[in-house]
Amino acid sequence: MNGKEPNKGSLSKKVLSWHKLNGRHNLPWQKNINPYKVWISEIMLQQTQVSTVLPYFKLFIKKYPNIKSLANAKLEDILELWTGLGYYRRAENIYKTAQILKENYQFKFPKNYEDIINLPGIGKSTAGAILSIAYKKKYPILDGNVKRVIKRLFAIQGSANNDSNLWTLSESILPNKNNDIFSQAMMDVGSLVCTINNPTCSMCPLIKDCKSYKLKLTKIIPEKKKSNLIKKKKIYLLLIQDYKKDNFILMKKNNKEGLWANLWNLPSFSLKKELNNFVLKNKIKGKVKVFKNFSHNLTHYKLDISVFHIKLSNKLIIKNYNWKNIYDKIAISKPILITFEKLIKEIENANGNVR
DNA sequence: AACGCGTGGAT
DNA sequence: TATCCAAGCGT
Repeated sequence: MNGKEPNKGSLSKKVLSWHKLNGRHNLPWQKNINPYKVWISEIMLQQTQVSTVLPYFKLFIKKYPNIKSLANAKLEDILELWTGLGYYRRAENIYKTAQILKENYQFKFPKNYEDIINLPGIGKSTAGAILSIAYKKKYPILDGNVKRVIKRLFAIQGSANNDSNLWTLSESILPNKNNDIFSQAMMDVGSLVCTINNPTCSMCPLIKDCKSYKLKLTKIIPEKKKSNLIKKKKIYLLLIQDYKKDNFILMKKNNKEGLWANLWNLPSFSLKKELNNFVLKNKIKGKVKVFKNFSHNLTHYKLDISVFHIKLSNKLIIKNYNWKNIYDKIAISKPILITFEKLIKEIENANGNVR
């Protein structure tokens, strides 16, 4: 006799047939699909919206079409490709994983849960996505989309609202086949229908199963997170231009930990006094210009950034600092990228005025 | 277990 | 403008 678990079976069936007509089928990581592409896309998509990832993913796959090409890359090359994408530790973890795939897996992506979740940067949800999407195996995911769908579907509130419980529920609704499509479909439901604000419940394949809809709770589920305090922070940057070549700038590589780890940075200070000391101590002399302040928002900080631009009048060498060409592609943070763009405009304007 | 880690889109 | 938060992970 069939139909022991009618709700569960019909639930996945509804999601799957909805996906056929309404899901996203043309994302670049869905074309000529393989574990490598699923892995890279899943890492890029961590806490990052699809539209943001698209250009980065295309460039990444063009430069590194397979594991072997990636395993031969330097960390700095991968970070350079990651410039502007954020959460740069992900690039470092991709590099580390590529080395592991080279050393231990003959450049083949592993196929079982234990091996996959032990790779750097791959947690439970990313492992579940790779196992289901790339290998069609029956593993749950719990990304932001699926989390929201499940919370609404089962009307999760209060003490029930914890990851352990949500993982159990995510696992409980898995079908026994088509797990690749099911993972995609659940994310599409969350992303396209079961949105945070104004979900289009009338278009939802799960409308008849949804407890929140039934109880008119879709506005208060999922529960809001308590907002965290955003502190203000001041940053002073020194943009030191070589005394001969306008496009050469003094830079230093960031530490291996902390904000913008391993990226190239300008001499950076939290106090104006520290900047002054640096200038005096290294006998930095030249024409000074102050750029207009700009702000840059991080999750916990609102940065107020001042840039002091100095065109050197003499040759300068400082230990641990390197001269970098602003026209070369190097791994830098967004604020440095913004600063360089401003400088490039200035240089081009100056050249224009000469003519 | 709370927090650090980036950036951009939506409202 | 301010706020929330997205295909989360590591510690």
